[in-house]
Amino acid sequence: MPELPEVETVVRMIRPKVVGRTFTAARVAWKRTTGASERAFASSVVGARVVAVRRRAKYFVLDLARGETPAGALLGHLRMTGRVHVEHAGYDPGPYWKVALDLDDGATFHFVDVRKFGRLEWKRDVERELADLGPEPLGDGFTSAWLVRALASRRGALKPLLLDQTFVAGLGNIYVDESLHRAGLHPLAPADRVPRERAERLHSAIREVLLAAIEREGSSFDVFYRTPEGQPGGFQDEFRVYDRAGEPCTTCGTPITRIVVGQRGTHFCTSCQPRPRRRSSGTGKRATG
DNA sequence: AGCTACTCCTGGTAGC
DNA sequence: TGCTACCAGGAGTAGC
Repeated sequence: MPELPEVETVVRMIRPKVVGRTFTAARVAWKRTTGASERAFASSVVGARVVAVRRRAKYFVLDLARGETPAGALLGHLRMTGRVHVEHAGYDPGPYWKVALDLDDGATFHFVDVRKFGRLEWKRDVERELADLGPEPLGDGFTSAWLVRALASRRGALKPLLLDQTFVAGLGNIYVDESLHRAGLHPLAPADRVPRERAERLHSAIREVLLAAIEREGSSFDVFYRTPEGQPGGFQDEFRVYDRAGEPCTTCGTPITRIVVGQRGTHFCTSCQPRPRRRSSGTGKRATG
């Protein structure tokens, strides 16, 4: 699933091909992708120039202008199976293309998506759309001290919390599982029961996993994620738990366990990530009923 | 408010 | 071989 490292890879690869270019035509094959008819979508973007390409969480943003006047932005999300590439005129994007945007240098920006969950929408005020997102895990706001405090204020299980984009923005199923393993934390551990030292380890683990995955241009373990250059990522070779149920833990050899947490396949090592004891009720006394 | 369950989609796969 | 049933899952939303 495209998460932060995959979207970062997409942004870096398409940036030099689209910044400075002006859209000359737009075609929409699936209306839900754009959230607007082809006519409405085209009227928002045709004639606009791309002034920047950037990432926020798992979103990619193409900031637009008409002349020197800001003209909103294209806000994209790959969800599960979305892909983006910029190709020469006449390139066949295959049967699953959803949006095509012609550029003034003859190339075409394609948004391709087998399962149709992805989005590429024009927004007049893109910052408002992104306002509810939590801190960027590779940004200055995501400090060890912040994570220690943030975890202490939440009683829910770690895994669903780390997947919550309003808590921290950009992590998905793969990188949460990998981060929790590197930090030695059970996915069902209550957030407020994580000791400070473990929370600090989790902070480092998240950053290390994301940086390593960006270095490898993301993870490709099925037919879906490919970089805009058409290549698979390489981080799947460094998975320690994700998609490795039954295989030995790289740390201790214990077979990796798979459970379902919040409707998500969840992979962990029962030895390296022991489940904490149940929360006691009241103020430390044993529950009496 | 915080958490869980459901929904959107369809290619791939398991089972018969 | 061909059919059916089920699985994967990010994020928005409904509901408790």
